[in-house]
Amino acid sequence: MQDVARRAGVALSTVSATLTGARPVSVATRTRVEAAMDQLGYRPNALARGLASRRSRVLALTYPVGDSGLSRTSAEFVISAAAVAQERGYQLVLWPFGVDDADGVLDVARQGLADGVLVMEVHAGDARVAALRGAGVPVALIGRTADEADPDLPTVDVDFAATVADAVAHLARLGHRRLAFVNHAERRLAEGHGPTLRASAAWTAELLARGLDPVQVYAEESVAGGRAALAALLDGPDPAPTAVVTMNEEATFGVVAELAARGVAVPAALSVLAVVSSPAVAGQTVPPLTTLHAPGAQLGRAGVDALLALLGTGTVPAPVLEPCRLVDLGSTGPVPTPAGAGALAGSGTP
Amino acid sequence: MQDVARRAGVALSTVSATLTGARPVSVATRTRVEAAMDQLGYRPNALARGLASRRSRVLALTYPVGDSGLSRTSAEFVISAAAVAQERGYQLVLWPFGVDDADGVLDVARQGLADGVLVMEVHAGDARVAALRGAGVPVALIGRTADEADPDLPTVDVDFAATVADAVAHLARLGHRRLAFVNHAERRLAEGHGPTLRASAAWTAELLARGLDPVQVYAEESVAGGRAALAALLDGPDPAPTAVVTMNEEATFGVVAELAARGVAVPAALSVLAVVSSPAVAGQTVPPLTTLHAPGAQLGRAGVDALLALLGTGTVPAPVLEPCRLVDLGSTGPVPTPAGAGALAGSGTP
DNA sequence: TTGAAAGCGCTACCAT
DNA sequence: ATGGTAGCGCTTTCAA
Repeated sequence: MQDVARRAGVALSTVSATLTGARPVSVATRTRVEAAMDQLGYRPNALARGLASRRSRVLALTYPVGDSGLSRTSAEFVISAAAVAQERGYQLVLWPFGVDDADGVLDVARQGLADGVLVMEVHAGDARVAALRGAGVPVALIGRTADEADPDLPTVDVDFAATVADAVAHLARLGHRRLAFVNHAERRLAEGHGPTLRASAAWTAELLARGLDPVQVYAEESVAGGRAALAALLDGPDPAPTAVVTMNEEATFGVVAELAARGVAVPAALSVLAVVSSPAVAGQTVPPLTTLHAPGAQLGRAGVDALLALLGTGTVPAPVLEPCRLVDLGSTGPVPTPAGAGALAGSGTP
Repeated sequence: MQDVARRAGVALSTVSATLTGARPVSVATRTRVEAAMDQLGYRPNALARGLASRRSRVLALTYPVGDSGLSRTSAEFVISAAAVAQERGYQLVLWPFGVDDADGVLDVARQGLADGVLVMEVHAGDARVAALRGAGVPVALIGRTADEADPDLPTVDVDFAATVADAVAHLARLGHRRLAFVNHAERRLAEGHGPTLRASAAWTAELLARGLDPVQVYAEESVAGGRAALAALLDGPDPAPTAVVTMNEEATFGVVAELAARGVAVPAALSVLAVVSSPAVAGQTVPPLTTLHAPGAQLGRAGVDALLALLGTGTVPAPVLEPCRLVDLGSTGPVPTPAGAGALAGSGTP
């Protein structure tokens, strides 16, 4: 930078001012400085800039290190967050730590490399969040805790209520009135797993509001879990559903498998709708599944922007709730007409 | 750090020495310094340390920003690299740039935040690699180019030859002699796509060495592409294969779908083996697919270690080739006995 | 509008 | 083995 200053015939501080806009610089000097810069191929040093300004322009993303790796939606989130950070002139660093490894997160956070931290898969009473806040590290949350969102923390999450409402509306529009919901494992409820909790509540509320029976089963996160869940639905005492909504990606494959094994035609005999999922995943089954696409990318964007807003203004931006978007891959169709007695015309199966 | 020095009654430089081990420190003082440190809850500042030492302890990972996001294997790689970097006391930053955006990569690289760069999905004549090398930035490659690997660059990649050999050996052991390979799209060959090229060569060599016909088809990366490829195999002039090896994850779903549509039993009538894939993905089909699991995690580890070796010693470590590992999910079985005339006993289908 | 100088929090090298 | 000190490459006062 000294070189640039010399070449442009100005003081070091003027070059800095040209770069940061911290103070007015006449057009004439600015031009000369910029010319010198690209003649020299100058790039400011991120470390020095960060040290002097106390802003590294680095954001951190911490996520639980799982045996099973990241879900497709989480991966979309990470990639999107990195891309948006980039657009905003920031860089994103990855901090893999267990959800309960508050010490680990705190330790690296206090090294001061990152200006703020995005915390994924937040759970109720999250130790990482508490530790970071205690240390005065700016934080934004991805996925709210089961509790009401803390008003002092920026939060972005899937809008489960809207998603469930959209799913039900989509199926109701097709004439379905016997719907069933395949949720995550029941154990998740006790763990305070936000999606399980909020989707369950939204499902019940939405169905009751429509005067329908809010049938819901919990499924282990596995193919076997999905098969079992569907079997319970079809073999249970209640009348079998004409449409199934799944929010458990692993189990969804089991649902499809069980349907195939029983020879149940989709969507002719039964409609299947995968919510908070990814078409890239749900499109891999046979038949491909109509999906309410989890807004991983939008949340990545919103999360970064929320954190940057906090960093910039010092005020907590309002929570962001992103709905899923319908991607119709053909696994939902009109409710089957039981004995040709339906009032609706149209065959519905090509 | 000044505070720590005061509290321990030593000079600033001694605290630094205690931290870095750059010079001998007596046990007595070291103890006092460390006591002072955790009484004060002191953590060294990463930015200052990096600026002064010219080593940021930050590694960068650049990958192409695709419309379709990262594959499962790539995601495993990223997660693994982040974890290993962490273990080694480094942090990993994400640099999403198109494969041809050498300027973008170079620009951020020259900001000096990262000590070195891991480049994913390297292709022949990669502009990013050339730019980084030109700027003197340490680089490690994930996936070799179609050309011979540059001896001046650390490289880690899937061992396609070993993987193909393992796949063929596995099927041969089951008695199969009519094998077919579903590769990526033919267009990839012209693009210098390493996996397509090397797997193709390995397939041909391996089959010929066994005196078998190296049947190979190229498939578009889609379900439709996979269906078409399998149809070509089954309806073609040549005798139908008894086992299919797929190395195209998207197309693999199509292969399975086509098989299901035709009522071909797997593995009773046809064995399917997904190579360089992920059990997390291949396990989602019905039936689940036996997989040669792409070593994403091992490559992440190896890639980080290769880059750190280069950084540490200044010498280029030897290329690392990681084989895939067999995960038997049941989609491969003994070759079917055409007319009950086979010499082999055993039914093979439970 | 610009220049000069004082740090940011460390490491590295000089002494001692 | 330890203390002092000069930077690392910037941003930020404060003067001019």
